[in-house]
Amino acid sequence: MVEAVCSVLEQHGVDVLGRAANGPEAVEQIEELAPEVALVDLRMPGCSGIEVARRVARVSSATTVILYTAVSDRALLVEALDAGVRGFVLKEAPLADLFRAVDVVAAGGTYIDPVLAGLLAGARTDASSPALTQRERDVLRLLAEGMSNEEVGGRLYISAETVRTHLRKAMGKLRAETRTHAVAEALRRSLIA
Amino acid sequence: MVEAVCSVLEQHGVDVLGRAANGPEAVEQIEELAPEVALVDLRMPGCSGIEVARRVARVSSATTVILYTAVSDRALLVEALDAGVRGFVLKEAPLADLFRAVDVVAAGGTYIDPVLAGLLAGARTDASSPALTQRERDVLRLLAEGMSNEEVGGRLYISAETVRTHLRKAMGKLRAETRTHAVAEALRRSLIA
DNA sequence: GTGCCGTTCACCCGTTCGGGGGGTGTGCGA
DNA sequence: TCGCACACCCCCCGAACGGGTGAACGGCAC
Repeated sequence: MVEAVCSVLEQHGVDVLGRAANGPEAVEQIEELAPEVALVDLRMPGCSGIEVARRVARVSSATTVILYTAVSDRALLVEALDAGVRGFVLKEAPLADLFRAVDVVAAGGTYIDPVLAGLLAGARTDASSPALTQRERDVLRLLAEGMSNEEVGGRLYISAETVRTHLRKAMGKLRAETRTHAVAEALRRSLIA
Repeated sequence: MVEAVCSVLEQHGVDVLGRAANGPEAVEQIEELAPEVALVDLRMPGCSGIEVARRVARVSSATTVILYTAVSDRALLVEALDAGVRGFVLKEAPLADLFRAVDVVAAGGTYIDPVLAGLLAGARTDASSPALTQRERDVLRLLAEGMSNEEVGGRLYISAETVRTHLRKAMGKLRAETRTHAVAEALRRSLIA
């Protein structure tokens, strides 16, 4: 499997510097060879691809990690983005996508597989989270910045009383006891940033 | 400016179906022409590129939006991702990146400019997060669950006054104006879950 | 055109919070 | 042994919060 991918990549003009059978070995080789791009599997013996990415970020800033995996999970994707992964290719995707990803990442960009990209946006349609109105989100966002009702009202050109109304509605929807609870829930559910 | 980009794109084998001078006009044309990819400026008369993306997502699911902009702001990037934008290219980037983005997006992928990609990961990896004590984190975590000082104290077997002491220290470290701000910051920096 | 929803504003009341003091004791490293 | 950070406790006071209730307006759907 590994051999196959390497040979195909080399046929496409990519220099394959090294290959590893497990996580720690991968980190070791990446540190030693300092490649531009590292193709990493999500599931591998020793430690996960995300863990590899995290260590690579600390050790070799010249190297960018691409996850080449069969798994498509939004939480993992977000975690990997945080870990510094800049490419996501599904194993079921056409090989052309893999080459494209390597090109893009080598040039410093970020490539996300179409299917995973759909997940990123699709999460917004998550039915488990109640829909907040634009105004409610505005209020929560500004409260999260440390503003009082009065200050939020000033920013949104509405009265502090109206701010309280929006907040109370949001608290009801989020089943929150306090404003702090509401903001925390909104953040956890990515309803505000 | 618009003309220049169009002509360069056409020289590269991209069919340019239409062009628009402002937001509403862009939405109109996109709806009518149903292109695979729409190159949209973030700042334009009428409405922002993100607003265009949102409307396009509702109107023409066949079309994918690329933001071609001079602005690089993490919050905007996240908002745009939610709006369904699948490409981010900075105007200062080499033209090759624009072509790459168009290719990737046309194939269903997501392209994010190197600089912006750095923002995505960089925001979380900031070492500027102050270290909170165990107690301070306990207090913030329970406040995030909607508890009052009194309730937090009950849970932690300390008085409400002590809860306030820990909270005040945490607020100072996080430079937060309110308890809500402190909890929001702690969540964003992953100091609590 | 009747109803629902989002948005806007206002009043009340009791509770809680934020900011400022003060203090005790423990443990850890200089 | 002397700080220093941490955890813990207490006071005050003005401001803000939460909870309840009521009302008005525009837009959009049926």
